Amino acid sequence: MTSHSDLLAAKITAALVACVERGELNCEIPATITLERPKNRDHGDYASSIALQVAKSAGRAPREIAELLKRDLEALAEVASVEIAGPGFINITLERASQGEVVRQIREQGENFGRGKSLLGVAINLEFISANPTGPLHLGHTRWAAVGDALGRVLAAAGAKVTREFYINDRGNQMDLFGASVRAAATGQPIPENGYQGAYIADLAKEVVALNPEVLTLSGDEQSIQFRELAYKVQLKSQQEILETFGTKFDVWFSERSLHSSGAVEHGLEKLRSQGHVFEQEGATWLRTTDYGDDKDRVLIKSGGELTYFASDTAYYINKRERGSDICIYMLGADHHGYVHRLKAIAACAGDDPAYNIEILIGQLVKIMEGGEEVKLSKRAGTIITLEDLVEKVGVDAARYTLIRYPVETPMVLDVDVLKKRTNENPVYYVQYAHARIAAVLRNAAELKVAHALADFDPALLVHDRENELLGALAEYPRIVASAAEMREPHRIARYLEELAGVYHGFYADCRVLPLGDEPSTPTHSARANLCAATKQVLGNGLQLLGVGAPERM
RNA sequence: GCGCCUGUAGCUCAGUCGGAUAGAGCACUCGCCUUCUAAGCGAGUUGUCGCAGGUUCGAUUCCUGCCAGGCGCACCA
Repeated sequence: MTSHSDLLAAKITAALVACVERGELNCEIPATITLERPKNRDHGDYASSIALQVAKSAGRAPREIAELLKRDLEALAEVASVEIAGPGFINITLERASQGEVVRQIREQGENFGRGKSLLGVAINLEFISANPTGPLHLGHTRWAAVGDALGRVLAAAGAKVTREFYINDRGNQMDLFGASVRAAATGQPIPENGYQGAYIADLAKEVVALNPEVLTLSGDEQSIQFRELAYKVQLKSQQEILETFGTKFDVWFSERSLHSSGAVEHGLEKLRSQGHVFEQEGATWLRTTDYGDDKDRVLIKSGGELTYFASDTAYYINKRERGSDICIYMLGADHHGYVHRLKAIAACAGDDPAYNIEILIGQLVKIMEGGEEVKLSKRAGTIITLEDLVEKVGVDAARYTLIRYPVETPMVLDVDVLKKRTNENPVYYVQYAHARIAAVLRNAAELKVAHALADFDPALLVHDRENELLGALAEYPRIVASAAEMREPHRIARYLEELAGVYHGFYADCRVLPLGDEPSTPTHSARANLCAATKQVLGNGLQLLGVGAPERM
């Protein structure tokens, strides 16, 4: 079943082709047809500026071209009227009954309504958060925990095979420093220079000792190693637990160490060597990333023989691709944007297409306000806000929703006080309230014996402007999902849901759904109840893509 | 110095491939609950789309330069 926008776009293309074939027009046929829903209701249900676009190549006035297309479009059964406006816009108004058919589609497809095939057959590896297991997840990770998870759901809804992956940076100096810090805290020694300072280190130390008292009997390096390993386990588990309660799930927790122990690093190096981008200089082994837009070449093996973190990155990328991912998406914080060129270069050096096989999304940093003041974050002073803190303050739904509703390139300010409010300032409640409100109406419908099965639905009875507006908004949903997936922008789902909820609230205010008092139930009541059910379905589907709850009662 | 991101209403921010009179919430003023959830609806007010050029039927959107803010430029992890 195709939507009206798809249908109209196809018909416009067909009409253009027909005009060209008849010799009425001589122009290039655009690959995609611009079809938008006008902001102004007077401009019809759909509008196209196609005549303006092809006017130049056709060498004809836009309005003349629009007239040619108008004839073909008017002949369609779904179309009520076609108007030509302004410089050559084509405004299309649909037959009301035809527009109402979307309710049938939604109710038949249920939770599958909105799912598409634009990414069918594409395997996508989505890597996000990837924190060091040396501390709690903080605000920066939290944005990705919400957005990354939502993007995974959106990509899957577009048909992609998605692998969500968390890369555990469990190797290197930072881990040793972490172990030494925990050990120092446990044994009453001062925290080492550049060590980890937060209060959580002391808590970790206590927990490690409580679980493994024998660690205190060890000495020297062995004790350091044991503290590192035991604290690593505890910290990783706690990250996993909080992500679980946050509703963010990973398919793969990938350990950096495992890259080394499995031989993946050597394998990656061989692959890069075979592609001819590896060279030796000053005793070190380098990857010539400057061949592909990086501003300097990068060291893989230091002159001392140690492998760099960058070497792990190359191996990890190659490993992801060999595990079957077509596209590797990296979600990084703005403080890592300097990595974009070198990551792209890794793909190119491995013989891949950096424009297709690898994508890097940069998320700007998140600030937090409380009591009208910015909370300054400092690891050293221990004033970091963790994912757990945020959830405790505002709850999972409000936190997730707010983090997702902004494009990631927008630096955002989370206002904790606003997130606690239950007003329009806090849009998650606005959307959830619409869903709960419909649930209440449908409960009442059942009680009042208003038939609202699909069999009782007559689309021709939905003739009110508010009904029309709501139907139009519902029909948009599949396009929104498809564009959110294509553009990797899950915030579009949230913005759409706010729009849809607003349209529903307006409908609800003007159109009585259920019979009043002793009134008998009419087919119009049934039609409206069906419209409500369809709206509830779409709100629920959208919230599900965001990982936010769709409550039946509030 | 080089690179990336941002600059839209008093505040927080949307704005799809360049489209018609640039939007939403908050704030402010005023209406709407003896019947489906008022966590709602309606009306009013709010703009040098950072600045200056360019591209064209048309620019908040694309290009160039500048201004302002944030971030980054390791044989660190």
